Amino acid sequence: MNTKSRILDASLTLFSEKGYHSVSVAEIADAVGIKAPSLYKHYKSKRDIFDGILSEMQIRYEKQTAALQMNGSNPAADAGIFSSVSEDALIHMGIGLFTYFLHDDYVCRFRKMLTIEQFHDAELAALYTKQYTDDPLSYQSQILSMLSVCGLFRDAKPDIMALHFYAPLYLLLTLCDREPEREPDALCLLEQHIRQFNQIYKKGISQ
Amino acid sequence: MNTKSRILDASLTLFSEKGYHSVSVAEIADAVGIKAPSLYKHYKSKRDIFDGILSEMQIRYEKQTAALQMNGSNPAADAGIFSSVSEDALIHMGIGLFTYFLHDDYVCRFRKMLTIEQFHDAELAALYTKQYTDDPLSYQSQILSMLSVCGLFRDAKPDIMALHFYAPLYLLLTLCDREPEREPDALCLLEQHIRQFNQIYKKGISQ
DNA sequence: AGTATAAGCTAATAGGCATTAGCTGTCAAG
DNA sequence: CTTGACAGCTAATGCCTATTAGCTTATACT
Repeated sequence: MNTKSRILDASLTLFSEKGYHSVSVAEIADAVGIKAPSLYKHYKSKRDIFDGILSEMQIRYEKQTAALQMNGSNPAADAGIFSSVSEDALIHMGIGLFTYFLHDDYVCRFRKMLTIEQFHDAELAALYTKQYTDDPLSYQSQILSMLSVCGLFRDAKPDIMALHFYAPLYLLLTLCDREPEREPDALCLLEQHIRQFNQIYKKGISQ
Repeated sequence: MNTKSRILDASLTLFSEKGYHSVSVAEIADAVGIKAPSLYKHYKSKRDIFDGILSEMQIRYEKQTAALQMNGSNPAADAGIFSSVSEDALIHMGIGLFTYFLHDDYVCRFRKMLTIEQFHDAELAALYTKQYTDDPLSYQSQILSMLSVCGLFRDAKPDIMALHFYAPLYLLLTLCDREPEREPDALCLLEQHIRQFNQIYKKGISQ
């Protein structure tokens, strides 16, 4: 990996642990293994590094959501998967989303950084909301609405169902960001949550 | 209000907007209407101000939870309230908790500050988890378990029910911290969420 | 009345910060 | 072989920062 992206990588790590203002350029340079002034051969300012992270991560996000069609258009394919497999597939999807969010090196550090910086300006706030609230909710909402149209799931308001499905996942995610040692607990709770969610909303199963 | 607590108040506001490191003592002094060196007549360092906020807010929190018995022992009284009134009472409790968390001047600023500072050290992380995850969940869990023992609610795992009840509230809370203009949306979603929650878990009602 | 304490001020200090200037070596293209 | 771009370095600059020293004023106690 070249120096320019090593700088980005090191900065992301540091920013996600301490926040932009608490990290000095000397610290970043140290992590990369060069001296502070050398950073300016690659970025014109500290802020420029931050912006570099932002745009790099947005590109990654676009790619990822395009691949999962998570941004909007049609998650029909995903719904198709579930039309046969039911509960296990739902659990698989939840756990998969969770562990991806939690363990992907970039996604995880970037989320922490956004968490720390979200109140600094409206743009960062909007970005956080999009990536960790609105997009996941609308994605889940579309899938669940599809499943209820198919007659597999009860006919409830899809956005509320999505909230019921995603909010616990979100809460447990922020918990694990803060206290990674509680991940096993969180995974266990997540699985129970999805199981119960399925039991509640699935059609044709008595309870 | 005396100077010492005005300093605490101003600092809390600034820390909750920009984070500890991005705020200078001069800025704090300015907000209070004094000069920076005068701060040191009241606190021995900038860190001391931060610690002051921490202990002050922890005292407030203890008081509040003691009043609501939200910390542990017995939320029997609260459960008693619901034994007659059902859905509206549940909505009232949810909206009440939500608007308290969102609008109480101190609670709100302190939560934002903790959000920003949570990754700086384990103590702050633990405090956040306690106040915004573990305590609310165990409180809700106790109430809901009581309601299901009473036969009013379905006999499901109380901690999962609590997660289903509280997680959406938490997600919407963090959303409104970030984008206060979306509060009306959030309140509407919250009410629908609780209504559906009630419909799902309430016993003796067909669906 | 007199004195001590508290709470403000200005001026100063010392360290840290991001950034710039200007030098050196490396390596590929002409 | 030379030249020029690149990527590193050291040293320096100037600003910003937390904190201290030491002065002044007012209030409260004896």
